[in-house]
Amino acid sequence: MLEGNTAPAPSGRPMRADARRNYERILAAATEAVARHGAEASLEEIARQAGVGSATLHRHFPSRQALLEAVFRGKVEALCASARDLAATQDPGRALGAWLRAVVTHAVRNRGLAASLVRGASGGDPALGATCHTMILNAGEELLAQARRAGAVRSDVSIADLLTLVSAISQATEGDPGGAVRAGRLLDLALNGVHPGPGTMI
Amino acid sequence: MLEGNTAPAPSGRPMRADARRNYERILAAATEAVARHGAEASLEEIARQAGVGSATLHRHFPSRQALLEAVFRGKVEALCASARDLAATQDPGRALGAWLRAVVTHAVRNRGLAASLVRGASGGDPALGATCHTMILNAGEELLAQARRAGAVRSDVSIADLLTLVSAISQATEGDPGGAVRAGRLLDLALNGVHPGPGTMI
DNA sequence: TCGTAAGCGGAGGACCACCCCACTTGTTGG
DNA sequence: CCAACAAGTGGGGTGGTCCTCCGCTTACGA
Repeated sequence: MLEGNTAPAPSGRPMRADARRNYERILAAATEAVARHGAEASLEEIARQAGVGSATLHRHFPSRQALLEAVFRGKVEALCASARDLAATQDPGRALGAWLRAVVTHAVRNRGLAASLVRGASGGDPALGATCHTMILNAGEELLAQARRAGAVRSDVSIADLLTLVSAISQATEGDPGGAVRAGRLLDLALNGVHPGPGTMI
Repeated sequence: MLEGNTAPAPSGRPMRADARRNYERILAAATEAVARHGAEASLEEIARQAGVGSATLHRHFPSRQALLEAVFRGKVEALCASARDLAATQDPGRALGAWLRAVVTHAVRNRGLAASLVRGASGGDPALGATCHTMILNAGEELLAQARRAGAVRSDVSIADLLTLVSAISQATEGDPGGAVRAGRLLDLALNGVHPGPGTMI
């Protein structure tokens, strides 16, 4: 934790001090609210908790998706780094499997992450919101290509499909107790199939 | 189609004529609204479309889940019948695969069905809302037991897991164009695994 | 025909996202 | 140092949601 999650000045000059402070307050409140209530947490409540007018929240984060992106940027970057790491140190098949499992684990631990990952795909304009989605897509693409070259995965499997599956599993198990083990079981099922036999990919 | 979808008198005496008429109007409006906007369609709008006060809608259908159950009861019954049919006529492995594919197909064609199926699981009180969920669970259970006896599926796979997976896939692909083929691909992936080799279960 | 209970729906409360606009405040050039 | 001003603020408004209360209407059986 403790990642200095601050990327508030995409425009020319640096932000005003108060604006930056508000940005960070909102981000902190959002992080907590999303952890507590999931991706559908009330924006109004987040603004209230941050001690800020709702207009300020909407100015800094034009859409719910933008806020979620900011909240989870650190996690997503960690996931991408982990992908690079696994690709370099593990054998291709295991690397992909381990990474997908890591994605599920993160998604189960951090409510709203899965939603944030998929929403980037279709919801909202592609220029702004899709960063998390594309980041993780690119990271996974490398891993998948490697596994495919090694003959560990079918050639008709795309990274988009795998991530959709992973997000779907995470969202389906979100909320119920014991969701973590359930999500793990479902991932195992999806990767190894329902047939009897040795599961070669964790 | 054209299933006479009317089960409005669970209590002792028959409903009053106007009540029954309103019940059916609401059901018709809900069917259309859910087809158009998915499981999150506005209840207020449904009541408006049915020419009925919102209180009337809430009296007939105490929860959104109850309304969805009523809307999809026919489809779910058809699915259950199809399970019985497949179990009797196909070899066990294929029967289960074909049925799961049928569930996905139905869920893709009828927006909100997948949500209705899973919501029954956790959301709401178990006495009233879980009918669709338990119906389809029971239907699938039979098919799975048969397939397991034939050695076509791993012994640690539960019907609940399979249906969660199927619903998750349906919901994940809901909304985007070409969702049907995408859903089919994802189901194939989940059933046969990511490894190369002959997929024995369609 | 008529009493009554079953059913009705509008109004209203509590919430929500989002936007407008009069006001405040940090910043910076003189 | 200070003043002009652009950048930033938040209260309040709009229009939407779900859901409930309660006084009125109406279908039905006696």
